[in-house]
Amino acid sequence: MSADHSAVEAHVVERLRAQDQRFTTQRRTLVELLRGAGRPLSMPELLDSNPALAQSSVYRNLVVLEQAGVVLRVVTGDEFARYELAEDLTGHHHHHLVCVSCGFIVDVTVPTDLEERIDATLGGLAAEHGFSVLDHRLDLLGNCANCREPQGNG
Amino acid sequence: MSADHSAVEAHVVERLRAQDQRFTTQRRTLVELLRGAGRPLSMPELLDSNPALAQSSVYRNLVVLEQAGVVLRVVTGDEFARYELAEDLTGHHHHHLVCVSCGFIVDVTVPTDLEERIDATLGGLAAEHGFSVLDHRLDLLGNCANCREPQGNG
DNA sequence: ATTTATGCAAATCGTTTGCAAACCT
DNA sequence: AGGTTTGCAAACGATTTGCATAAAT
Repeated sequence: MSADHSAVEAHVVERLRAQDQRFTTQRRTLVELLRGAGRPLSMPELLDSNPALAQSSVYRNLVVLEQAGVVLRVVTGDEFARYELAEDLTGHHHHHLVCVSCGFIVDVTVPTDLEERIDATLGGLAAEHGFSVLDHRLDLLGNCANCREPQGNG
Repeated sequence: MSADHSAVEAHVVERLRAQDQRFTTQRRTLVELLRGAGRPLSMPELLDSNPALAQSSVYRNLVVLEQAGVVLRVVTGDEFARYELAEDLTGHHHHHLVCVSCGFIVDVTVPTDLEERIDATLGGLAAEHGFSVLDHRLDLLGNCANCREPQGNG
């Protein structure tokens, strides 16, 4: 199903090369962490996963990876941004269930025909407003199992 | 069509009251600016619209308005957040065309049956993952007419 | 009068950047 | 060697907060 280790890395190397960027040890580490997680990870999550990582270098490398089209930055309104592998690398177009309390994100997929309808509908609206389309984003906002307290917030 | 001045304000007063908050002059100004704009506005846009507004007070009042359910904060990944009136105040469920270059946002609506399918589909997925649903978010990412350069980036 | 909102300036905190040492080719 | 990446510490900038004044009830 999901693209395996070497298939992903081959594409990563290619995209970095296209930008005259190297596939360094730390960049490989980041790609592996993101591939293994299967959901968007925040900076603290990345740093905790590997204490050898220096924060500033991680930020810098995520910018490089994002510009190369390897990584997508996901902003939810939560305190920090989250990062995931680009969809066309994982071959896995998906959407997000976003927890508005803690920022936790789960990846989900929706039926192809729904995707197509969304694309068609938004594509038409975009044209009307002079927008050129790059992508769509469909998220569900709610509370994850952990944050689903009986009611009021503590 | 869109809720008029006094209809909106009546609800705003009500919601602020419910939180033991006053409908002060500045809060009224903010609500009017957002209602008039018909699209999410950023902090600089709000401050420019009315030079009498002090930045810190605007931030504070937007928090109050957000907690009262009057205003929704929209985060796009752009440098600053944007704010709009809550949908149930304007009676106007909508989605966004987001310009990834400059952060500009246009409100759009999609057909009801598509909304319903999205809700049903995401609702099912949410249940599988233990999420409780609050809302969905459907955005189109692209470039607005202004940012649509012939091609490559500078 | 008393409580709440406002505005200025300082603090906060995720993120970015300068620079010298470590790394790769 | 020559250029790039790394890590530390300092800088940055949107947002938040402390505190004294102004406004509202």
